Amino acid sequence: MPDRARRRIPDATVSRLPVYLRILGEQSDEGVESISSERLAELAGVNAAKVRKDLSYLGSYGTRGVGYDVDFLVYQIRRELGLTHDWPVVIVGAGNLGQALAGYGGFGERGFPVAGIVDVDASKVGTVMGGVRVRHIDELPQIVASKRVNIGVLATPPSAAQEAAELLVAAGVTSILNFAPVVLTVPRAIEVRKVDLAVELQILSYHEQRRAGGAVHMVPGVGGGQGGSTRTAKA
Amino acid sequence: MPDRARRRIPDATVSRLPVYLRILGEQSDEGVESISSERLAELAGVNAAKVRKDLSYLGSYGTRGVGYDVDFLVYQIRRELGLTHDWPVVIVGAGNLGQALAGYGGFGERGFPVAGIVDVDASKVGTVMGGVRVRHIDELPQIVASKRVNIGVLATPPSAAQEAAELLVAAGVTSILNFAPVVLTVPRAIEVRKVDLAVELQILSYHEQRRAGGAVHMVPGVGGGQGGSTRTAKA
DNA sequence: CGGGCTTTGTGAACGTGTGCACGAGTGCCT
DNA sequence: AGGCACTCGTGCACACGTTCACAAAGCCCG
Repeated sequence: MPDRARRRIPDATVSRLPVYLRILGEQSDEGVESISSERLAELAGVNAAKVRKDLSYLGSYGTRGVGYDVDFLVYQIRRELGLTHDWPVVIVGAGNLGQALAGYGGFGERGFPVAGIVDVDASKVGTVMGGVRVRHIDELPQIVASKRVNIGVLATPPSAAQEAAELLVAAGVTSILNFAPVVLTVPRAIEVRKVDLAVELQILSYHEQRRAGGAVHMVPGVGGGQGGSTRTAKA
Repeated sequence: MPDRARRRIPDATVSRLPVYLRILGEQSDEGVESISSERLAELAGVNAAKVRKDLSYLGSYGTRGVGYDVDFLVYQIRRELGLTHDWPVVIVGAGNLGQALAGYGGFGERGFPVAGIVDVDASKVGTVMGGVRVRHIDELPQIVASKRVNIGVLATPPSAAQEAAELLVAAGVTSILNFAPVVLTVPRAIEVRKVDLAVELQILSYHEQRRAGGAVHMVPGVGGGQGGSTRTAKA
């Protein structure tokens, strides 16, 4: 086995690997054993050269003239993404969003079991969401320590987010997925990713506004290009 | 008034404008009338030069030696993003996520009122979520037409997402916010944005795995860099 | 009214990401 | 065994985004 992939993988590639991984898993389930960069690119909605370049960061695992072994590639990507074992997560905030996240079974299935949900609101403590009992935020350190949690999910109202982030960091969490529309200030070493629904909608709004010529919005029924080619939406 | 901003704004800038907008709104509420690029950059967690360049795409609305007028900047950004009027959205899928999105008041407040929620499941039709009654997906065209909806939110299971997207497009929707972990195929003219929680977690997993040296995960209590400087997390 | 201080707006350099084009390796068929 | 068709891996050029650095522009104060 050669010197494998200790070089840094570009961010853009890292963000696409999960997409390839999902598609490859589906293909594997359908009994596909080998796949070309062209086909994978089509399914992922990207350029074939990009697929090859992305995969080349993992090592030269393709076979020229043939393509890539699906299962082997699944293994390699999972390995590179650190998905060879589970990463338990703790959710902070048992409001609307926290509930939905806990109830969304997809987490556990994909290797991110919910190790706990915490909230400051005593009236929420003890209720069960998605099979997990809500505990008080004071128990955060114990949960993180006992369940070996590295990843925290912030689902609090904006006003509580910074404080909650600090509690997560103090408890030993090193990565945070932040749903609150707030810019967090955390130690350098902490990895933060942000998901902001309002931002996404406002970006769509920009394009709608632009489409409409910067004035009134479109007349329903005319919008949407029924005629014409289809494409695979870019991520 | 000069020839204002009919030039295209870079994607990277568009995705930051909503962040500036939120911060400026907060500053305005606090009575701040003027703000420098340096201060705004600090609050947004970005470089000051980037702020200035971003804002320069809107026009030269700053005053040298002084800064930017907060309220005026709010107005200009809202204008450029098309936020001078509401954009009603329709949610497809009344499951866990659909419910949470409907119940999350932030949508309406930020100019994206929920014009309707639809689902295929007859047993869900008629129930009320977040003040909006769930209707059958067959009614989608009427909802889109009567409420002048341009933006659709996909909150279905993955298996139903492509079909749902096609129904949205057929109904006249021209922008889609997709929460399903699926690559959508839609007409070129349709703007799609994707939010994939599993992808975000897997990206965090990559960094955790890398941090741990590619082997076992960290020992709790050691992780997290208590010592050292803090930073403002980058988006 | 002039000099100095502050902050913007932007040209230029740099770094990252994308896509083409093609050499190189592999399997298959005759 | 040899040739052919196919597909990977990657060098290179280009586009996009970020950051620096500085001239231009405005305010304030003496």
